[in-house]
Amino acid sequence: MNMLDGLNPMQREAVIHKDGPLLLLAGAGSGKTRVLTHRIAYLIHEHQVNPYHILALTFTNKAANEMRERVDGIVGYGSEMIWVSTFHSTCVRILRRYIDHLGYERNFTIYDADDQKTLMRDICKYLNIDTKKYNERSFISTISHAKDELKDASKYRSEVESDYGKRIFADVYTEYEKRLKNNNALDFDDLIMKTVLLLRKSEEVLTYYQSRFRYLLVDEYQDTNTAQFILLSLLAKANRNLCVVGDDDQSIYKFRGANIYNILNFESIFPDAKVIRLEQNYRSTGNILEAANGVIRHNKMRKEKTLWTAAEEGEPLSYIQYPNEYEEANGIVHSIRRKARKDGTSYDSFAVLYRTNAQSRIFEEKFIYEGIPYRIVGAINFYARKEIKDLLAYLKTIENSNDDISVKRIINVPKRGIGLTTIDRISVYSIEHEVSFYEALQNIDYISGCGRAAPKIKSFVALMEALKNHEEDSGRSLTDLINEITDETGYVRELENEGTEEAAARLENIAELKNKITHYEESETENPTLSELLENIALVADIDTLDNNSEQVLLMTLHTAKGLEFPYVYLCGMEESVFPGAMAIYQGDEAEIEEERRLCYVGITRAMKKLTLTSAIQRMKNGDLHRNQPSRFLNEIPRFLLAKEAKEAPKKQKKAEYSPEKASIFHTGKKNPFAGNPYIQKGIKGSEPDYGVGDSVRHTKFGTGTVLTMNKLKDDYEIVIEFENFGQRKLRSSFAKLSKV
DNA sequence: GAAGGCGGTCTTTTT
DNA sequence: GACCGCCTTC
Repeated sequence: MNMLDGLNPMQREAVIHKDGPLLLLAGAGSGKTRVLTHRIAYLIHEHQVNPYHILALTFTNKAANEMRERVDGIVGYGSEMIWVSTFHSTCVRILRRYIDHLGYERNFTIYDADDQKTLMRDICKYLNIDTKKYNERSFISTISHAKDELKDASKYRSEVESDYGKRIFADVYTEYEKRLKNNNALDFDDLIMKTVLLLRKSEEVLTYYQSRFRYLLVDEYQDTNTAQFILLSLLAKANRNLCVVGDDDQSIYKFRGANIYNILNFESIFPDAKVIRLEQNYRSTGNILEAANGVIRHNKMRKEKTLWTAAEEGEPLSYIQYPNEYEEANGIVHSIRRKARKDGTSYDSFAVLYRTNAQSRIFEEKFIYEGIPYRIVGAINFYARKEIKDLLAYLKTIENSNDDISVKRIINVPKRGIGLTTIDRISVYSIEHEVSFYEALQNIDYISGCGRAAPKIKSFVALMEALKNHEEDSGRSLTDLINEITDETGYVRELENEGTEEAAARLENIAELKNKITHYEESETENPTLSELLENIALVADIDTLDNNSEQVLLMTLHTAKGLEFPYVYLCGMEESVFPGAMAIYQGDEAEIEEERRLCYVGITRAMKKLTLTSAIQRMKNGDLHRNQPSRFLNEIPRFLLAKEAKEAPKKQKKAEYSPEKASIFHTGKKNPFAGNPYIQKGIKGSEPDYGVGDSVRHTKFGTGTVLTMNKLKDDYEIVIEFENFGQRKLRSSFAKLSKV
């Protein structure tokens, strides 16, 4: 097969390019994965690059797996030697091999957000910090951002020295860093930062990876943070074969440290970079694309570009305003069912996208009620469930008993009668004697005040030691180990005795965990280890477990939807202070709004055939009722995409009163009711028409016609008109701006 | 030491 | 409206 077949000229150029930096500005749906995979194949087959020298980096495992599959499909022999993986997994792989250069042990534990929080709570307690004044989250995010910028605690401290108010952050960071080190644990940000540190520290390791990775390809480049950029620079320094693919318009991870200047300034950092733009979209209809362009055009900080398509206009977009979030969910669920029933569209062709996870709950209720298969992606990760985390903490303790967070998590789970007082005393001892919490447990006889708890502690230690021995007994499997844990600890028994529905659900989850472990052991790798199992678990996101063709409607946030596409997309909650979110509006920072707008652009461009936007006039938020104006982004969608009529500026309309049962629907052929600005009109109710059946009327676009029927709705009229030049049209009187002639 | 109740707080997005 | 921490009670 010719690797250039079916590629457009721009794509072809990108595939052929061999050496030197390459920036691919690839708009949504422009076939970038296709370009990347073909490029890899071309490097191997035409440029005789050894597959062993190629590294392709993505952000999610899902993207990595997909790329892997497609690369395997076109490269054939040798494709397994190509390293395709996420930033985080790549770093873990490097660190597992060399982290001893940094004074860590190779069996380090990876802390997730939950573990971080627990650790931070401990630290605040230890440092006597009033968590009412400073919350743990602000510390965590400060530290995280520092790490994104490769600043360790001492660097951070020196930077904020002059700022007295920030000293406490430096103190917390210092302690946090120390604890992680003592626990032989790394958080997510460390994975990148420590790898950079390692490569900077050891010439030998750096040279090794530089000569291994001669061709680098990076997907979703706009999401990289400074640390990741430095990592790439280090790796690419020797050969300068760095190909990055990204779209600044889809940069939506600023809060996670993504540095948009990585892509905006790529050409000034690599002056010899070749830049190729992919602007032809192969995903969406013309209307959808035009809407997306219309919205993103309002951003000032961007590389100018316009997506275009050879596809036809397709269906117009719909905007529907509902009285509240219940009606919104109801309307969307019904619309999906109607469509599915009408022409047998599979449920996996639909996606409901929202700004915040909290919005998913009502939809979930509705989908259950209507018996429509659905899946919520993201909200609660399977591995974040309490029972799963508990069992994983056992496994983590077995793997790395220096991990105090895990040991403390399970020491009294299930209940062993070891209370907080005892735990505190042991903590104090462990800090004073600079030993791990687990070691302190082993020294329980020397800790004063623990007399009564001592036997319980001893039996816990004995239990853990027995489990550890089991693990070292190489003849036995991880499945055996997890079974032994659930049996010996009495964890399962306790749940079984509870007999509640909730306990039953937890038991089911535990069974599921066991399945996953068995599955890992039997099929994932040749040499399964506990360490690798834990690592796989730590690095999967919910989205990674998504399989296509699941016959389920997918519900997810706009963030998790990035990189996916669906024939029918419902973008809900299009209201000011929901989307764009209150935070962005309140901060009054245009950059924040621009980030939200990019998110909107991402959402719109997920749709292939039809996009439906919805909003609610009022909704419950944080426990109280809010009335929000429709989102400004709706107003940025060119009017004619929602309505075929748009000449005169709309009259200010009176605030309409709403009753729960009425939802106003703007479909094709009706005037966009919220044209004008800056805020969109809430009301859409028209006044009584001054014409009747049989009258001659004039329409601004369709010209003159005769009213055939008038159908009274709740507070509008549905009118069928026979136009002289446009035939029969069904219109709403409130939008159509008809005048009697 | 455990369990249940109360009140305050904070709400974006995630590898 | 959810969660967390704190308090009370047993």
